[in-house]
Amino acid sequence: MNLVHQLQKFDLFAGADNIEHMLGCLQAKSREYAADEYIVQPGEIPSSIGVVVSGTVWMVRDDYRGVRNILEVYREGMVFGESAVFRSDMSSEIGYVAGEKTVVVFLAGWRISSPCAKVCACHQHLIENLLTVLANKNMGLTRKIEHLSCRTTREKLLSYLNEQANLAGTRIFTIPFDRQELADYLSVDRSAMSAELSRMKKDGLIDFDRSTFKINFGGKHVH
Amino acid sequence: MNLVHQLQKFDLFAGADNIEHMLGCLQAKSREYAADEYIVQPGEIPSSIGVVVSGTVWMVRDDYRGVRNILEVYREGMVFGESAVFRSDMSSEIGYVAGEKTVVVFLAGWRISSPCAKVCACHQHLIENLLTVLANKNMGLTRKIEHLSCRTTREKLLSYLNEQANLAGTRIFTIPFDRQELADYLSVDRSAMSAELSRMKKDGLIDFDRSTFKINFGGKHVH
DNA sequence: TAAAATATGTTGGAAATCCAACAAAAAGAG
DNA sequence: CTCTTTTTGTTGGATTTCCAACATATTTTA
Repeated sequence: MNLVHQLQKFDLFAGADNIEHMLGCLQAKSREYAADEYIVQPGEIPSSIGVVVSGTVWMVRDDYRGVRNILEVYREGMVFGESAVFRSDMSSEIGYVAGEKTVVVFLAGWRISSPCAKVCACHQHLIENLLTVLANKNMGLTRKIEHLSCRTTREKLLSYLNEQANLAGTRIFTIPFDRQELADYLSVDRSAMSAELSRMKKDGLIDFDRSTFKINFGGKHVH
Repeated sequence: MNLVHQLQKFDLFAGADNIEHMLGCLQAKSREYAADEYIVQPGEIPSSIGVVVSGTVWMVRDDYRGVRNILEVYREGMVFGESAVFRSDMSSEIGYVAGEKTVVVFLAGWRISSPCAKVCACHQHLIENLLTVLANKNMGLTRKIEHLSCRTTREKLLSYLNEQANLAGTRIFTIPFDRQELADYLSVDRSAMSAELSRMKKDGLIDFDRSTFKINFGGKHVH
């Protein structure tokens, strides 16, 4: 099974020696989604956590006016929906959408019900790994808050592009969004953002072609 | 020791039968901070995780202009700084500040170094609890992103106040911020926010006196 | 209590964003 | 290739935010 091969690469299964057995234990079910297809409908409370095997998953909240906000982006190896499993009071109409053709594995039996229950060792291992995954996710959310807390569109863009450059390790990189999606992610108007990008190019701050960018400003820290 | 008594109430130590022993194991060190005192300086990478015993801790990022952004708020029982322990590439100049007189316990030895090392059972327990704490924290960050992704100051305020009302369980509640701090939290200008609050009061949406608010709008979901 | 310091509210002009409508460029379909 | 659809860029006016300056109210200090 190719799935096992893919899962081995992920932090969540780091050090796991028998993934096939684990998948049985965890009642794993995988499914493929088309681009823009809902994985979890808004308001629906997932009963299992999802692992992105391939593709992209967006956590979205669609406004009452239909304005979409992309709250977070999950890529290969990332976990989503685990918060809702703990507590069911998700504040508002949050859903999960496939950003492109995407494969997801759902793990239902991962939570250890009683402290003294005898569970296979893999559970313990999984929980430790999940800790790492959650901490990383936390950092991603914090970074997004940093972007959104910038006051102007230009600052938001600089903050985001700097992050992407750091992730890529180069000053030339491709972002996983088209213009509309980037605007949804940064919570700004698309056309205004396009205009701002043009101005930034004119000012020599950045260069871009479609979704490929080149930044000409500072290294690690940009405010 | 009174500290043990306080820690027992926290999710992080749920089910722990010998907290004193754990504290030794974890090389726990507690310290008290005055209001506005730095707990972790901006850019400094904490080597241990912090647990808020009493008071309030803010994760802040101070702008190059001196504009403060309160990225997140941690209260009794919450954990902070754990992300940095996993990865050291904190993107920018983030610091932790005591919002009031605050007591923090630092846990250094909580991470299990090698998978097969024999560690006391409390470690396993702690890790499971930490998972719950992290998932909750995650949800808090997501909610803050929801507030920030609102386009207007009014919507930001409605989103925040609605959250606070839900947390309090009533439509009359006191928020843990003064005006400047609330503005820093929502990433808007203080005076403009004050003006907007006045308009909202005039429109009959809310009522307030200092930090005590009463909301007159919908229950669970507000956009 | 009086004075000082801090917090909150108000206002108007400058700057930035939003919004709608349209132009230009690129990608896809037949 | 041409036509259609989608994506990206541009522009101008309405709206909103920012910012600075000041008025009022509350709290703190002497």
